[in-house]
Amino acid sequence: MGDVKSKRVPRAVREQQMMDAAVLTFARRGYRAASMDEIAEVAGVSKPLVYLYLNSKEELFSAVIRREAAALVAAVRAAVEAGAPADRQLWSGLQGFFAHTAEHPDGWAVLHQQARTHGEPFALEVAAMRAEITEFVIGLIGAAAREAGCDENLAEREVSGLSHALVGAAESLAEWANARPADTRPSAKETAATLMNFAWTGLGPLMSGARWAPGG
Amino acid sequence: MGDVKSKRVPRAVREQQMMDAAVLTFARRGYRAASMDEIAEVAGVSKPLVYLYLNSKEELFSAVIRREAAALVAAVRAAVEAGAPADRQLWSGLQGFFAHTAEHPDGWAVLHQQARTHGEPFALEVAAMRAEITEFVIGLIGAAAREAGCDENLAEREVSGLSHALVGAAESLAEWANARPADTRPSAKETAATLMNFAWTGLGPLMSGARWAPGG
Amino acid sequence: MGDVKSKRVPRAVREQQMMDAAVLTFARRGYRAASMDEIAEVAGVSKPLVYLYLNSKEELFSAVIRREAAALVAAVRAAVEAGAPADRQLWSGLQGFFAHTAEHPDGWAVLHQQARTHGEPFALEVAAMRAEITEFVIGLIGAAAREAGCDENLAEREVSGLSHALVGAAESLAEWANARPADTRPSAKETAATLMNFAWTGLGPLMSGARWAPGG
Amino acid sequence: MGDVKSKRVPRAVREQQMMDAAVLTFARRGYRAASMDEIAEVAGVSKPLVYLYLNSKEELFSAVIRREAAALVAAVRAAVEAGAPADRQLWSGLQGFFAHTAEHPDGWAVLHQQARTHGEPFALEVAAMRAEITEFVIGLIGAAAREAGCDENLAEREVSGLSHALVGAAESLAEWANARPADTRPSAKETAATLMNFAWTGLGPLMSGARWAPGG
DNA sequence: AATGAATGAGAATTCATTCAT
DNA sequence: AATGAATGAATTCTCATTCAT
Repeated sequence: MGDVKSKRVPRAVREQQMMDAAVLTFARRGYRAASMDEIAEVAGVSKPLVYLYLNSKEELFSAVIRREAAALVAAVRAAVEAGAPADRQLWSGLQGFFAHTAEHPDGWAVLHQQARTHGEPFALEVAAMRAEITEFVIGLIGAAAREAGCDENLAEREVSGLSHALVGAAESLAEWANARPADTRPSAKETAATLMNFAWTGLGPLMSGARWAPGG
Repeated sequence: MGDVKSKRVPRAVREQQMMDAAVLTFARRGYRAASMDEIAEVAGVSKPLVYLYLNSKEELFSAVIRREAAALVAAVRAAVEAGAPADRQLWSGLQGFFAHTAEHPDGWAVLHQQARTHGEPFALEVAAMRAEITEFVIGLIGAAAREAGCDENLAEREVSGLSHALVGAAESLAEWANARPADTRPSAKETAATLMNFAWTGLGPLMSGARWAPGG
Repeated sequence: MGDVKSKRVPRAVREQQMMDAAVLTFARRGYRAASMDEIAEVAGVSKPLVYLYLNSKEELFSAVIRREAAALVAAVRAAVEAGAPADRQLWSGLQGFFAHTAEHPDGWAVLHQQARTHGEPFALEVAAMRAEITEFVIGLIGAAAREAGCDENLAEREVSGLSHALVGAAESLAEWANARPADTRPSAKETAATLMNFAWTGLGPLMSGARWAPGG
Repeated sequence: MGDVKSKRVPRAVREQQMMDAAVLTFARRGYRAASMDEIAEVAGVSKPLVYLYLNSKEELFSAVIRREAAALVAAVRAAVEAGAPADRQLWSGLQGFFAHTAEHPDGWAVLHQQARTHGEPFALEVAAMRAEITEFVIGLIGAAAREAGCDENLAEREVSGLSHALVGAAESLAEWANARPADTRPSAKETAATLMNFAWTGLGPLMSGARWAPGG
């Protein structure tokens, strides 16, 4: 990777190479432990060039986060079957999510583990992405409730909480799935199904006004 | 906190003070960015004393993780109503979980955000704690299924996936709740209820053999 | 020495400057007491540059030992009159030895005093050099014995012991000579003669089978 | 060693225990690398007690050097057969020297390797001891020359050089002998004989005015 | 478009040494 | 006679960053 001596590469290409190297290195070592030296070496260029193009470690990290977040959002968007019923949309979107995170584990690790743990500037970029996805889920749940003609049964804050729980569960499942050995790793479809069963099955009763209660 | 000049303190006490300072600092800055200098200063002692008692940054971090993990597990255990029906046990345990993470946000941040992102030795300690809790949840779901007389409908791997999703959702909710401004922050009881509604409501149908399926 | 501000020097040159500074400093202070700070300052560069080129204090010390040992061995080799009779070869080699140690007292101090006292890795490098020289002396004594047609009178182990004694005497004399004030310091030729008188004169009788015996 | 809990030991005894520990530790680690912590632990006492009795690391090292040097000189003195002929005196003294250094390798290592390499204050103590022994040898050679009635053939400076060479050879042999595996290690008597053969055999001709000469 | 040479600032860790009892 | 508690001052090593070409 980057071992082939290819000098005089156009800037746009070099930048992507550097960001590839950065994703790999940040995922492997963590933000602080990743050194610009290693990133430059993995990218197959000299350190000053990294600075020339990406200015600083912080900006490089930001650029990486933005690129990876955009790619993830795009993958989810592309996967969603527009016009389908709400549950079907969620299901297809989840498949896209699990497929993308499985194919880009380093990018996912940077977003999920590194970006959120290293200070406001980065956490905010991820929060923005998360908000975008959460909004989408909230919209779907609302639509489903309207489809079922019972949206008055779900308070807005409740929906927000549920969506966060669902996104959290999805992230946790993605991590769990990626962490397994390849031979027992569930496919994106299977993981999505697990989550749909967990999440959607309960939504029907909820929308009908049913609530769990201590009832001891 | 620790501002009062108190010299010649017995070792056991000093060690706890140092670990308090470490939790605070690791949560604020992250593992790598937290300096032993700052930890010592926050603890109100000199750096050599920190090394004398806790040996190294790595061991200090490990000790902190172990202490916080043990405290969290103990809090959950203490909250669970032993002997109650499965749903009730889960509900009380979740309350304990959300209450503890709300009261010890720094400890929770160290466990949830720092420990898992900084290499095997630490991640394993957290994984052990997580496994303990997940086992507990798995047991509860199994018990519930047996109580309902329909445990044959839930495959073992499915239960494992569900439990992971549930634990992940809980962690995500804890983070979400802690991150809100104090005035709109839900109580532990409310957060637990949100999750119970989300998770438990769907379990009934699941145990009866119902599954969500694409064909909507 | 190195006081002239000369920036942007090629790596190979800088490395030699650093090693010069290291020889000086290790000789002055001893291995442990010499600080990388001081070495860098003496070399006229910043500390990071020393680490960039020489990696660590240990490697720097090793590099210094290897360089100085090689220089000493080369000086002795160059001084030996190849093809001459054994005593003549020893005499010329000793002159080379005393001349080199007198001209490079710091290098000699590092080899003789520091390298042997600071752990296996370094001691072994010096031991290798010593072995090389000792082998050479053993060869010469053997040759002399054969020239005199009486090599059966010198057991192999005895030769080994004698050679060690001779090398030790030479090392001790070098130190002794270097330690004197410049005006009373004997020349390399004189020191070599002293040792030849001491060592070689007795070898004749020894080779003829004569041995000193207690009985006076 | 020092493992037996024996509290309330009289000062004089404790001091010797500490110095024993110090000899061991200085020999093992070298002066700088030996820590007062380790010395105290080996001695089986607390650090403040070491300071109370021996004041500082430097003073402790000095005390150790003095004690070991005195012991060595005493051993040599005790071994010399007073009143015997010069060669016999040298022979018996050498036996004492090799026997003592073999029985006290740590003490010898501290004197020979550590004390001379760590700055003036310590080197001077050893130099004093060395001078004492060298003086003794010079006296013996002078006596032998007078016995043979030919002391005018040996210039004073030549004698000094010879004596240094001899002492150096002895030190080198002691180190060489101690470094061998126990089963091939020569006895003090054998080592002394090797050196006598090397050194004394040549002295006869020297005293008679014979000199080695290049004679190519 | 690209790099070899160089550094200021800080990080973890260790050590000789003292204080209060 | 003896020690648990504590620290000021180094020391080794790393890293993000820049300069000159």
